[in-house]
Amino acid sequence: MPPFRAPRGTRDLLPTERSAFRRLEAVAADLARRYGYREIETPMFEEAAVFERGVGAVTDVIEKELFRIAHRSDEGESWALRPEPTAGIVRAYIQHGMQTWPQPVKLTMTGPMFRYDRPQAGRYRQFWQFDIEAIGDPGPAIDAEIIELGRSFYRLAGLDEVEILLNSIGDAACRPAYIAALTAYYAPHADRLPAIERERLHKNPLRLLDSKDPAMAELNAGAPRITDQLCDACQAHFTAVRGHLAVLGIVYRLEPALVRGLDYYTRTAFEFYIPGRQGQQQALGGGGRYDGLAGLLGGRPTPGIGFGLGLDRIVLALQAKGALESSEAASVAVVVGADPADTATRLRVATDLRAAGIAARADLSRRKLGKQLESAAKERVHFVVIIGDELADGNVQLKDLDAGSQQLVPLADLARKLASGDKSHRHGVGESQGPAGRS
RNA sequence: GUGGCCUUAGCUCAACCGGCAGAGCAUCGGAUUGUGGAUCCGAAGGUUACGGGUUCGACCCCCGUAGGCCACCCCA
Repeated sequence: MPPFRAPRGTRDLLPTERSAFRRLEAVAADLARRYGYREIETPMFEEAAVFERGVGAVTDVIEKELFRIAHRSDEGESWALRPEPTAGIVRAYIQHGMQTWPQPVKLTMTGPMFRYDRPQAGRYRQFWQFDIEAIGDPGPAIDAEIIELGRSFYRLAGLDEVEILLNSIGDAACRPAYIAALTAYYAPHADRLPAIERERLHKNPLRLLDSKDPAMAELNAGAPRITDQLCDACQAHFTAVRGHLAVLGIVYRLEPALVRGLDYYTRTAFEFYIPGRQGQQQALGGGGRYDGLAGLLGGRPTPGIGFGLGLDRIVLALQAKGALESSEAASVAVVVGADPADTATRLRVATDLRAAGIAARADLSRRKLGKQLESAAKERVHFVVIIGDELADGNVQLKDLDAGSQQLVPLADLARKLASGDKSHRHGVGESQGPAGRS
């Protein structure tokens, strides 16, 4: 056994898997650009207080999942690896005075997040998110646009079956009253509740609604619904969001039990998920409105809305569908040689090809020609350049491995020939895991 | 953080009741000194996750640890 392994909950993205991520990132970047979002990059760690105040000190994400890093000279402060992107981006919005930019400020970021929870398939301590934030627009039209953006991303990624859950969780004006009503509803039954539900009653009453305990089903059915108790402003906002979604033809399911786990959410809450899958995590991404966040972080009250979509879970879902199959040659051409010892000429020819813009690698082994061809064939390269005695007349053999044909080509024409016969531009979102199989 | 299942070569898996650790794939070499993925032959690859215990003897039984997975908590 190797003495060192990737830390628990982390993993190496091997080249084939990394290329699937790369393509998702490219889809995300292009889509965000088309909607007018500009890329931002915030640090992977922040003062822990950014998350404690932004995300909420009593949430699971902070209480038990935050990766803390002590300062070198520990003076009671600590940094923390970002568990989600929004708090850091809003911190940057405030720090750089983005309220003086044209509003809303539309930002996107894709990168790793960190949560110290117990790993499972699709749940990692380091995971990747595609994030979108529109700060400074109270909605409701932008809410619908962002949900539509998320749906477009999944479609482009190859997951047409992704469904949307929608809810409104009110705001500071109506949520406290609703929580009080909910607590009052369950309180008389408190002693008969399962232990975990009793704890929720105190700690996070909204969670009672989506209990997985069948014994709770009857009680939950009669519970008050937040969407029936929204204040007028939240109700009007929610109605307008739904109206805009209808115009866009977005199909979604109202889910009154949808509660976002972070404190900063207000009003619109949504989630993208894949129905009917066992194991792994069905939630592929989620987001919502956070009109109170900027204030919590010391800025002027500023509305905002955004989402974070988990790339790891998308790749997992694509793998489960067998949708990552496709082949891609590592290079357009491999330069091999009849003289096993003459690596210098092969290197020189390959170097000239690259300078001309052709993807080419030289076989720098000292193996005989047959072995060099064998390797090239296993790589599924399309063209092989064979260096041999013909070089004395300025010629090389250009072999098309797919067709099995071969022609004598002047070295001077080689790059042009390869450029015209380029077969490298055919790929999907991913590729197979290589000859050995899966990761 | 709670409970459960699992861990044998790079990968997928065998190994009877506790009795000599194996195969396929992949890798490398040969058959084939200037022509490829097939075929045949061969080689290399193991502290049976790690650490203890029981036993004449442990991949196998027991304890602990680590990692993976499943269900929760929660979430992407």
